[in-house]
Amino acid sequence: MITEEKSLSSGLEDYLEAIYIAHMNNKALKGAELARELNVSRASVSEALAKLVSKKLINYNSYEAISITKDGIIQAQKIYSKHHILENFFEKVLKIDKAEASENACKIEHIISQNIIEKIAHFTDKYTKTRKD
Amino acid sequence: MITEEKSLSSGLEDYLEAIYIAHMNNKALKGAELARELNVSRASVSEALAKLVSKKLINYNSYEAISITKDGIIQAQKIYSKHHILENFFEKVLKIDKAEASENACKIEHIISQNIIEKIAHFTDKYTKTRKD
DNA sequence: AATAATTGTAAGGTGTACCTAACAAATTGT
DNA sequence: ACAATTTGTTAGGTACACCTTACAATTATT
Repeated sequence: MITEEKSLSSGLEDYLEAIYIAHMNNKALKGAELARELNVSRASVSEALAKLVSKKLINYNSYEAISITKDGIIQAQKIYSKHHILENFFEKVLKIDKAEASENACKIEHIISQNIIEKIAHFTDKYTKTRKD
Repeated sequence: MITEEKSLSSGLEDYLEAIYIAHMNNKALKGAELARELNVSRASVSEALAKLVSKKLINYNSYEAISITKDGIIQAQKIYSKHHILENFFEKVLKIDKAEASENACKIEHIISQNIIEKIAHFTDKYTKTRKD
């Protein structure tokens, strides 16, 4: 096997995404804080982090800040970019308010195909360049 | 309580949608056939049908064709219309092939908000009327 | 009608993702 | 430094949505 394909559940993708965002913001993130952000128990975070560690997407030792690996960043970027593209399309093209756009993007980002996402990105791009409203 | 709010899981929505489609096509549908269509076991169908019956969305007696109730039709139409709107948008606006459009619509239909769906429907409508390609 | 094929259900099991409660370990405040 | 707070893990549970196996009931075939 050349590349280990590690497809994540929606749930694990959410954890990874939050870790990635903290990483991008240079914000030290501990499990308890992650639990608060995602509205789950510390126990659930504990389990989820163990899975992400076993998939080598994060590094983590109790009581330290969670860190994301290179592989983790690659995975997270895919998800996060989908999120952005969807949110953008909802806001800019469909004129949906930020809250609803984000909320829907959060769910759809986990299941939409790469191909469609690329088309949406392209479409939004063209659309916002054509129109000024 | 005036209206019983019955929000279904993605899975139950899939069962109901398949039953609705059979109903629309005047096709008698039995559990075993539904299992084949949805690629699940007869046992899983049996459980799912029991849940839909308890929610009064279908009527069902062993060895008979499954029938959908008025409430079931209302629920199913909402899902099915979301499916159509998404599929249409993917095909007509984004030029995605039917298979991928349908596949993605099948997943997204369960989680996207009514508001966004309406905007997409309106957008696709305007878009296909403006352009001839 | 008897046999074969189909359809359905029940029981028991898996995996996932949550939870609470209790406890342990580390960090922080005074 | 030591008490209080925060953080983390473990154990045991729930709920869901699947599954297989085995058996029961119905329907179709000959």
